[in-house]
Amino acid sequence: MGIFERKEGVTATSWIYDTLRQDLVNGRFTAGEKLAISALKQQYGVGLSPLREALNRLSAYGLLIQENQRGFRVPRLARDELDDIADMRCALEGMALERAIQRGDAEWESELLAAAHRLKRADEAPEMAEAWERLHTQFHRTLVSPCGSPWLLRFIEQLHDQFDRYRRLAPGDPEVRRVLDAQHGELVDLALARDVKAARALMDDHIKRSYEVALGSFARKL
Amino acid sequence: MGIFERKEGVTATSWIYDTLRQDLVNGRFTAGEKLAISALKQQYGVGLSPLREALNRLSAYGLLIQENQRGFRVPRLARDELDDIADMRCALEGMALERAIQRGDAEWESELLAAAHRLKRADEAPEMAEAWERLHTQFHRTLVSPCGSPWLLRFIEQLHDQFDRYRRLAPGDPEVRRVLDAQHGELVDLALARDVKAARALMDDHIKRSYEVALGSFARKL
DNA sequence: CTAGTCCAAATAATCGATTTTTTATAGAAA
DNA sequence: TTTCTATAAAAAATCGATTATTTGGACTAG
Repeated sequence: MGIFERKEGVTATSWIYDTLRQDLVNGRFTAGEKLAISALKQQYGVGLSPLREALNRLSAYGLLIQENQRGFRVPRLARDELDDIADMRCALEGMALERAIQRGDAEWESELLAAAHRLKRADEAPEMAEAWERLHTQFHRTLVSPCGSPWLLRFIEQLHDQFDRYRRLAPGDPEVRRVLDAQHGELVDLALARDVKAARALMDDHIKRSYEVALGSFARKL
Repeated sequence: MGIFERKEGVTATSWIYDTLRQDLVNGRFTAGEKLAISALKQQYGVGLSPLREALNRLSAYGLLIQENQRGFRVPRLARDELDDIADMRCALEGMALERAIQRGDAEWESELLAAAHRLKRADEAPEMAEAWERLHTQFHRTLVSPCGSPWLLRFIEQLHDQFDRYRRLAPGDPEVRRVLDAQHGELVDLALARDVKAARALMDDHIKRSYEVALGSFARKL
């Protein structure tokens, strides 16, 4: 008998955690909204205990705010916070990229090229926005992955999720988008050329342009 | 009638979360140990639901590891990870200190002096190790508090907890300890003098010396 | 012996119901 | 009108019990 692929241990808690995390990052909840737990229970078809465990994890992660005796809320969007997040992304991703370029091996180069290629394909297919988001996240993750610091990678991931709460709400300008897409390719070139200095500068610029886009998420409210 | 101080909303979950966080940082559990949930339930006298919610928060925070269907474990201590944590502390606390010095106002100066004074008092009273830890944490928190970035402060706090898992296990050398204590005062002097460069250098040295101490937590095992 | 299989005990995860606290509303007093 | 109090409805937190999964032998075949 062959070895059967064991159905990986997906508990109700881990499933609802992943699902809610996605939905929060994608802005399916209104910022500032208070979560109606029993409604969520119905909508997602999970029990109360797994749901509450997931909500507790999400608030420790920073995608929810918990107030004792009064449940869970979706954090508000604030310009100050977006500034902070973008600023931290520059600092931490810059640091990580620098280390990744110094330490990344040949296998990394291959993965990076692959990730960039997949992303580029998705750039040109505007109908699969969902998939693009996944590939975009994966590209940035790959870029910094060999930096050597698990904690740095953890923080960066957290910041990405926070940043995307803003960016994915914002209306996209095709012209800006074209520039951002092109920068992904340039980042690969500089990484492969091991040009730390230029790569950091470009990453900085990339984040700052994305930040300008993300700022648009406030447009409708002002 | 006067306004009565409302007993703050301490839920069973928030209480057991705080308590376990303390106990984990203080090394009351063996690294690598698997947590026996029903035993914890007895020991701490809390129900299963609040306990599990707290454990979920703690694993999202990084003080526990959760594996689906097989509960919660205390993370192992590894030299590589201590290196990473110390390294990140240098990078992030250095950055935060620099910003704090540039932005801290007169009120900050006062709080910093106060925090340093309280800590110094505790330095000389070796019987209150418990209190010293609290004041030490508070001192470092105060030092970087006006850096302007909530996310940076959040990451630093997380790293402190991780670092302390190692440091508080390590045997203390009175001579090294004397130097570290003195550095707290020097950090205040440099901060008040707004000497960014020197303060960063000293913070770096302070963390590196603490790292050397923390390394001692492996001594008994090698 | 060494794997491999089966089962029972232990443990993790989940459910349904109960208790506690907050929130909203209506009436009373200032 | 405004502020306070009482209370009912809603929601959050917690409990006790049930279900599902893993773990650790004991047994069996190779």
